[in-house]
Amino acid sequence: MARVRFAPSPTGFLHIGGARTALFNWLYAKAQGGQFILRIEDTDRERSKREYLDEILEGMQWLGLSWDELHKQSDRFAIYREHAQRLLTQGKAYKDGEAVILKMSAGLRVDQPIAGNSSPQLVFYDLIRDKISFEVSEIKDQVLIKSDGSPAYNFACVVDDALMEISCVIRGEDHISNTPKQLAIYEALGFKSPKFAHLPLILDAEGGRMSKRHGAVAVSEYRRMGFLPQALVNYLMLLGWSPAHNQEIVSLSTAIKNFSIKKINKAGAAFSMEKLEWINAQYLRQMDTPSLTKMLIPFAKEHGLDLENFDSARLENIVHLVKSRMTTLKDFLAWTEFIFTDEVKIDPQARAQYLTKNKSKEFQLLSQRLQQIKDFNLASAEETFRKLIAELGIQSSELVHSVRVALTGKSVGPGLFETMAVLGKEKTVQRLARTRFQQ
RNA sequence: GACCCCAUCGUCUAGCCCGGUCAGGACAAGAGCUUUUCAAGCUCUCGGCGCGGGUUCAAAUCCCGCUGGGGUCGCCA
Repeated sequence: MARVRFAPSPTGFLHIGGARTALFNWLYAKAQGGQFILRIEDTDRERSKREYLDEILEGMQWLGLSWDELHKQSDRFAIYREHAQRLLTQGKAYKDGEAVILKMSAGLRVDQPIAGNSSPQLVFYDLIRDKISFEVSEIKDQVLIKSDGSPAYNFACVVDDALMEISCVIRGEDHISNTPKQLAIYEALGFKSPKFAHLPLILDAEGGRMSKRHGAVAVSEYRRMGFLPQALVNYLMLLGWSPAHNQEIVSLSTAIKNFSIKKINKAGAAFSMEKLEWINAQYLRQMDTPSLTKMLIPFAKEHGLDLENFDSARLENIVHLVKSRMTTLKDFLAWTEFIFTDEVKIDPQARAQYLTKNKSKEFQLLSQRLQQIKDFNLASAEETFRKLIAELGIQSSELVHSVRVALTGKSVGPGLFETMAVLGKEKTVQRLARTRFQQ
């Protein structure tokens, strides 16, 4: 039975690197019909915070990475002490004040020296990197239990992985150097060690270390920015792994079918906001309008726009109109602001370009004609508009752009008549009549 | 500094294990089509095996070195 775990520490928010580690663990478990365990490594009482724990749990749920078991290391201190005591009794560990420290000589299993290398080596096999070796002299005695009675990271990790029967430890590359230390602990404890797989790290756009300075790192930030969880997950799985057949848009279920840990890359991958945005846009467009609308309502509310009582049929029309123009959910807010406001904010550049040449006469005429329409909709608005420009003997483009600016405040946007239909007769007529031209 | 890991278009990657097929796809960029604008969509273009040695009839692919990048060196996790 495949059992894997994701072991975040609630000393910070869930970041995208952690999310990807969780994702690969989850995929590995699902692909083998195994179990995915979430283990909270909260041994540091000082730095562990409840709010971070909640945020991690929420983030995992949002991403759709469900777990089969949830453990907290803070509930297991007695277990760690018991195993440390055993090593003490067996003479494999010694005390330094209150701390318990492992004698490395008691745990080290030294492999044959590699040809051409005189110093003894410790070798282990990584599922992604194959053979990894360390110089034994590099590995020092390790703290098992700290002076305050809490377990040290490597010790708690080994005890838990062994007791929880983790079959494969899939974690970030930054843990490679912990592996020989942990191997020594397994050996001393008499536990069988699991398989290991060390994932390449996610780098920032410049190829450097991921940090808050270089863009968003928290999963919750991506949610707030309007990314879909499926899109984030899809993007994350593409960082270091590639599904068959040159596919870029991959659902979790397809990923499970094609997942193979052997196919994970060894090299670090730079994070690309552009590609994430493209994937998000793809998901947005694939989504049917009613579902997207349903998703947009709570999102808008979080951003200060209450749409709960808005006519749902009309709202769906609006969503349909801007769907192909959205990269994130947040774009919906920007594109549709003119609909939900009484006073349009006119973009200064758009005004300068389209509302300087006086078209008061045309605007008044258009306003009056539109006012007279009984059944105001896309077709009737367009018909009225076209009839007017024919009468005036002008090109439609001479009026289209300035009317768009007057109605929406922007020089770009969906088709003008669709826009009118969605804005409604009253606001359309009013905004046209009130437009002032500045020379 | 020591130890460890890594290296294909600007970026993510396929190919590497089992050398031989114009090094394939995606994002970005550029051009065009479409068009009332902006998107979307479609078509095309640009662009890469880090360097140097081997091995071989033949190297992105195997070996060595160099360079470059990343990681770790806590009673943090």
